[in-house]
Amino acid sequence: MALTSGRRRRRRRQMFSKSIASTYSPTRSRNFFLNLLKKSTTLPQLTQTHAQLILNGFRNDLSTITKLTHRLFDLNATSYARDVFLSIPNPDLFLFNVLIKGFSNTHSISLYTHLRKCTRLNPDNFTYAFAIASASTLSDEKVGMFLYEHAVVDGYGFDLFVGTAVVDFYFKIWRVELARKVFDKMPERDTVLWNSMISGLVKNCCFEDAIRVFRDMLEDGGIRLDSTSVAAVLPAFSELQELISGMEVQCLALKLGFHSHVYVLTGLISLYSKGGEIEAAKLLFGEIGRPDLVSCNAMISGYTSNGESECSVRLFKQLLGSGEKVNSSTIVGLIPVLSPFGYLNLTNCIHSFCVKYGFVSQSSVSTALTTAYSRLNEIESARQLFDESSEKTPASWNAMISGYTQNGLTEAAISLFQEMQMSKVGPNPVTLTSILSACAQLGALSLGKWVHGLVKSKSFDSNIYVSTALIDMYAKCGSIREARQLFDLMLGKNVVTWNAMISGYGLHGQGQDALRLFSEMLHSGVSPNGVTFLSLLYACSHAGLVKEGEEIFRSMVHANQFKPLAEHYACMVDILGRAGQLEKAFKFIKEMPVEPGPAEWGALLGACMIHKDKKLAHVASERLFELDPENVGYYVLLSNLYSAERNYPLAASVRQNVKKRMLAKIPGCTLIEIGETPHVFTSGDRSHPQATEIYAMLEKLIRKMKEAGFQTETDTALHDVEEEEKELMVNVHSEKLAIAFGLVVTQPGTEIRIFKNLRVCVDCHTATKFISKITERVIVVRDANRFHHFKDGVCSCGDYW
DNA sequence: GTAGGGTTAG
Repeated sequence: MALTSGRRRRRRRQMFSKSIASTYSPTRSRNFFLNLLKKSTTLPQLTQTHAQLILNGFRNDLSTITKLTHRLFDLNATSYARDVFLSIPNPDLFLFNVLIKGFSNTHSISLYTHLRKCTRLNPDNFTYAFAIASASTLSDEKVGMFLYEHAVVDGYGFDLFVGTAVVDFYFKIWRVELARKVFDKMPERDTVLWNSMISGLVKNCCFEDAIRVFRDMLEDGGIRLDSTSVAAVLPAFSELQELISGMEVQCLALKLGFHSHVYVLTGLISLYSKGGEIEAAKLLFGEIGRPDLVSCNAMISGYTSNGESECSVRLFKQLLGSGEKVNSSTIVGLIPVLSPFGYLNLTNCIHSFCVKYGFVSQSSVSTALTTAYSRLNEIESARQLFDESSEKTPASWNAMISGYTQNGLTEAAISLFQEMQMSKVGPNPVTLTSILSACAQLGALSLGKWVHGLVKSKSFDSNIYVSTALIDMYAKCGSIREARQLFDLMLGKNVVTWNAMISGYGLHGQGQDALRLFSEMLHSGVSPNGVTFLSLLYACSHAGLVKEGEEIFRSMVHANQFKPLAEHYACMVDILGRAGQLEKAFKFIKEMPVEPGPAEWGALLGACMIHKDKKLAHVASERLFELDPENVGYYVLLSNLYSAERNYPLAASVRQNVKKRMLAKIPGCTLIEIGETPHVFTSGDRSHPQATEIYAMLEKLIRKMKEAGFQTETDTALHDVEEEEKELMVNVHSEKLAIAFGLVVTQPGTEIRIFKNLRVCVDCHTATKFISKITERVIVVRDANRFHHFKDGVCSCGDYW
């Protein structure tokens, strides 16, 4: 579907005629073959023509051979083209250019080097433009930069072809500012250059800028817009959900006379379907006489994103039936249909289809399939595809890395990231976003900081995904102030950015800060979404802000017309329940307009645990066993509740039940980073090389704590062991071991940070308060739910977690 | 022109 604009075609003609006129005088028979080549549309035809021109003595005729090579590249017969080239004794610059353009990969770069080192030819603007374009497809930063330098030295720095290629290149390697600089410095700008600027900005998510450049282009009287310009800017409008402005552009396209151009219609289909106007998209699709592959792809993805998965699958099958080839976009557009509905069979089908027709060898297709599999939690299948893909692009690496982070396999993500760095492929903003998310999940502050340094050195800070992920990473790794500093410095914040900061405050128990930030958000004109409200409710729950939570819930429903989801109800139950208003929470559940699910009952059960309400706990757990029999957590809670009442037989029977169902409790463990080395402890762990010192330190601490009035809390800790023995077991919980270790190996006064995979238990919480006072240390604990900052015998959570 | 790989909540 390589339809090119008129401008490009004219340029190409210009290129051809110049060369032919300067080198040869045209003869009749040469023209005959040139014509024949033009008419040869299939590979067998082309092979035949090739044989004929050899028989007629044109074997080494440069203009015919060049045309032949050009056509071979058109038909994707690259190795054939290479063989033809190698058979020519003295290729000229023009033939070199055709090859450099045709390959558009590492071969192009080798050819360029060969041209400079082994021939007496001098590269021209076309050579540079094509070679730089190859560096773009390779995303090879170094090669592109040196090619550009060479072009500048040779006086082609301000050439339109070269300039456009460079702008494209910088956008491809995510250097928005450099692209802008080149664009601004160009003495002359044509439509193609403007269009590159617009589409590059769109690809780099600078949607406002893209629209601004489009408007500048409109105002520049000397420049003609074409359908590509309109098509390029439309995605910016759909991303910003500016349906109306997008429609204005449609009117403009109408006025300019290319409203029915298939490019524009395709862009509009995308605009409308992203705006939820699927019916309008369908109408436009109908207006295209014979839809091509790209417009079908747009429609497929339109159906997909509007939940019309059957239509999408139908159109896909039609496309296959019509004998039209599909490409990676087609598959990619289908992926969202495949995953949430668990279409594993269809995914496998499409996979074997791609294998059958050789599509899997295309890295974009295998990347798309990798994503599909990892969204279906089929991480092994994803990995297999990744391992089998011969050419690994940055996107293939990213698909696999993000597959791991999204499935919670953070260690695998990080180790693959390290592998990626050993390969030639460098990390880009997408990679770093995923890795930052892994750091956040893992609490790996030192790696996170290192990534931050990398982000700064590569000037990726302007990327909104990256900076949002950085904020989230700092918040989740305990550095809430650092997170806020970055947040304040950020220019274009979106909902996700605000949400990340708000939930960061929630995590640290700073409910009031979360609420203050929310009103700032409303002021800034960014509309809240479901996640915003959830983060706010969550912040209220962890700060004990009952009234505020109820207020947020009300405003969500009334002022913001937002329909609460199960999560919102559950959070509300949590707020009421934690605050001890159990009856009110129960009433809230019973009065819900939708059927309460495991989330709501689970929240109620958790609250019953805190406030030791046995009766209500039974009601909640009975419902939970019905709704979610596989979940171990509820059994553990219930068993702990019985233990707390010293009803050991019942507690044991619940645990028996768990065993019968082969459900296992996740073992608790605690991580502490010393320098850049992580140390992990489990309960009663003696495997650490410094175990003796650790246990000695712990013993000393417990003695001092007891002198200060500490009493071991064994209530919900274990089951029916003797009091004394219980105390011993609680004393060696993994968090206590990690803290003791931290005290052994760090200087007095150093802050201690630990990470626990489960929620911290009451006894450890109290103990940590004592330890912070006795040792005069700040101790930061991240548990499964939130942060606790211990200082001077007090915890920031206000004993509320 | 379509579509990729990415951030927030649970």
